[in-house]
Amino acid sequence: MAAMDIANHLRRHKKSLTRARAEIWHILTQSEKPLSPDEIHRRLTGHKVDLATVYRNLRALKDIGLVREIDLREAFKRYEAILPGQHVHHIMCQVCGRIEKVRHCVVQNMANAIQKESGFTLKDHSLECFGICPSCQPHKTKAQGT
Amino acid sequence: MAAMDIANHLRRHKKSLTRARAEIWHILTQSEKPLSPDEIHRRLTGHKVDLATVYRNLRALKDIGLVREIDLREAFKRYEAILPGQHVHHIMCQVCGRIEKVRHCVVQNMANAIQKESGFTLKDHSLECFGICPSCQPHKTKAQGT
DNA sequence: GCTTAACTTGCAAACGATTTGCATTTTTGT
DNA sequence: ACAAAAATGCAAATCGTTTGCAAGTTAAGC
Repeated sequence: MAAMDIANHLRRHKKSLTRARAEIWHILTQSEKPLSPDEIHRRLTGHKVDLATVYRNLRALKDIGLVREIDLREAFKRYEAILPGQHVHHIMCQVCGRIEKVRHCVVQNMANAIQKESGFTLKDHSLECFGICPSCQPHKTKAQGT
Repeated sequence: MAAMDIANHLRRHKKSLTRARAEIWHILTQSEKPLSPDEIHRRLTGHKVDLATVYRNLRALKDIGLVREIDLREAFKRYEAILPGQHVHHIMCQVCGRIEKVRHCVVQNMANAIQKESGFTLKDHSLECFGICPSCQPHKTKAQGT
């Protein structure tokens, strides 16, 4: 989604391009990982924006397909900008919490199999991975606690 | 996990096999779809069990690997018994909410690719699908609202 | 079976993320 | 610039989930 298009996209859905909206969108497009509403709120630098407004805008952006909501088994949801031609999943380190993108998506390959098995028409899916990042790999020379 | 084993499994983790625990486990193993804490609570028929106890037990069972927590983009989490040799995902109908199992898991096939791409050691993943079930398929002969 | 320590429960209160009501301000289309 | 529509700040409300604590239940050894 080119920056210019967001205004049109919003207009098509009878939504205004407000200062808060633009700033939130900018923050999301700049971030390399999905952010929580609170993180986004803390990154807002311009005029004061209420946290409730952040929530309202995230929902609005999600509803019109500009933003994706992600559940990484935390107490809150994370949000990320949906960029054109980009199908991304995530992997989070169970030790340090680091979050990385996974561009490899097998779900598309198995879509037919899933549709055949379930009889459903597949519209969307969530795929989040959890593991241990390179920096947190246990050393083989030293015992690790559980 | 055979019904008999649950007691041992609990004991190994210094947990008691209480009446509430047994009943919750039974409800979960009988259900063909993951249940919310509230649904489980409402299905408890024996002596009175507090909702807080249901939550505490679901967490305990999850912590020792007997139960899996599932996020289907609802306001709450769902829980299901982890049965031996069963790797299951789910697909939920975006129209009627019906939930079915998907035994086809491609993630295992792509595990190597994901590990290679991210450098992470893959430990776990969430894969939930959303679509439209057979009964809710739009009819081609009649227009459908959005 | 009895006893005690450990674990669990009910109850009510607390929490934390998210939502909402409403009066006011900003944005939009003309 | 204007009126109508949409968005915002603020505070209060929601709602799923968690927690403190006193009382009840279960486990393990005798």
